Amino acid sequence: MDQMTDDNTSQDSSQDANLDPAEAQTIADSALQRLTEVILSGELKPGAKVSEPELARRFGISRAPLREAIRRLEERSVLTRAPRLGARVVVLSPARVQQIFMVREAIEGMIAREAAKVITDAEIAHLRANLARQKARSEEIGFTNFLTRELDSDFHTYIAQCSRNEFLIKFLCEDYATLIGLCRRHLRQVPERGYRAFVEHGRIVDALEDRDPDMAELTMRRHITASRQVLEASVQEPRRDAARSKRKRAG
Amino acid sequence: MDQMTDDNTSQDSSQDANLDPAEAQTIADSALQRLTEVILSGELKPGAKVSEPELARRFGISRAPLREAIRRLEERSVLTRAPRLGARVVVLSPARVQQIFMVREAIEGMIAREAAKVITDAEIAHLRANLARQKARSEEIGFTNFLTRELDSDFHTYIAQCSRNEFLIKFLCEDYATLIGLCRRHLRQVPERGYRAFVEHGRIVDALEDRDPDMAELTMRRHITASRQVLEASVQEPRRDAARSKRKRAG
DNA sequence: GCCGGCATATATGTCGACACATATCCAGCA
DNA sequence: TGCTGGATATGTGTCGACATATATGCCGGC
Repeated sequence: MDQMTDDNTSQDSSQDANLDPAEAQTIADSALQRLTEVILSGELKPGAKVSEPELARRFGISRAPLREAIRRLEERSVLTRAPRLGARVVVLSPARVQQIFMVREAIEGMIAREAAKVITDAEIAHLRANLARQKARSEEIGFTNFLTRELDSDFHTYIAQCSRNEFLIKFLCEDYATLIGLCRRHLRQVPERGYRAFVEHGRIVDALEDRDPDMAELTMRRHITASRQVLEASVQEPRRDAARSKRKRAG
Repeated sequence: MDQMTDDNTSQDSSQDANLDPAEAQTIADSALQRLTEVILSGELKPGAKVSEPELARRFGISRAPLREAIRRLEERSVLTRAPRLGARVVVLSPARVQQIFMVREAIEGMIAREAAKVITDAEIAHLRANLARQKARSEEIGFTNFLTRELDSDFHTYIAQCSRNEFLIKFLCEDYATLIGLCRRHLRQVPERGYRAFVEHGRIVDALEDRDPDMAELTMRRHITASRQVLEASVQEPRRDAARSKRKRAG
């Protein structure tokens, strides 16, 4: 598992020094992936300090590439930084999550609009197949939209690709992807919304198939608004007994 | 041991070594401002290579903070990077400019919607005053919306602040600000649109004053769409002598 | 005369080190 | 006992330097 290519001359780390050379070629890119995973896995909790020496040692790299990764995540609003105080994982209050969903509504609404103009029949078929998988898996697990999340993410990401707008794609699939992932991890409630989300997805695909930009944007925005409202309702209530379990977050 | 306290931070004063300590406290932040200015001023043209040693020498700083600035602008889609080939200023084809305007339409539409919900009377008054200045200056210079650009930028930025959504604000005023500025510099046509833009601004403020989110979003989106369409029309026509000096392989 | 390979030169990616700011801790004092 | 001040320690910001990959120019071969 630890196959070291000997072009790494002075690596003294006993940890995973090679990071993940899957697609990223530079250590800084790998550090970005690793740091993202650490944050999304909940290991670095919101508000936790992102220590450069500690993470550098852990990753077996120098601080230089790690700093680049930190700066990137800071630019993506995943980390917050104060000039001499270091970086911390952003704290997503319910109000901020609502704000993020508003941004999503705006961007993904436009994505659906643009996608409706240029989407191909093959892409429609792909989305239909995704819908079928959503339905099948949902019926398996009872629509608890727990395992359907990856399919949901694929669904939204794929529609973004269909928009042919590189800036919309980059925004949803790169810039905001980590932040959205943080929202999902933060809030793992969203009760029985699986079936309704599935129905809404179907309506979005219908609008795309009709090549109806207005309807595509409308259905997408309502879909995201509905998720946001369910989220809002489920967040404002269980805050009563949150004080006792704030310590053990059950990652 | 005592490394002689090389407080030579000001080093050779031949260049502007201190950068701009106005608001930024770190050299990296100053480098970001300086680099942004260099790009927006057109000194570094689209497609031009962003050389780290050259800029570091010019700014009188090390490569480390300059790299952070470069990574930030790369994250904002102002620079494009290839792993071992360095960074270059993004090339904004007309199609890409159109795409950027679509993102603007989505984001600023949502900004207007949210602002209409929470805007105060004082902020309305501020926008009215801005409109008055737009009108006064436009009448001075004949609505050639050349000097009104800063007022236009202030107008949109101020409405973003009114939305109270920090992510929408950050997106428009920080992340995409440089890219939008690049669009403006790229395309200095936009003929007699000053008056119409002024009228559209007035309708946006009207909707905000009515606290009508739907109308606010609609007027804002139409405003940006109109700008985009004028841009599209004025781009596809001129530019006859642009592609001339490329043939050299004619054997 | 043109194309390909090799040596050189430059630039990027990465590393280690240092200066200063901030946080922490302990001692002294009201 | 609680607060303030200084000494220590840690961490960030910045710098210079090295290794390697890419680009460039020269020479030889076809």
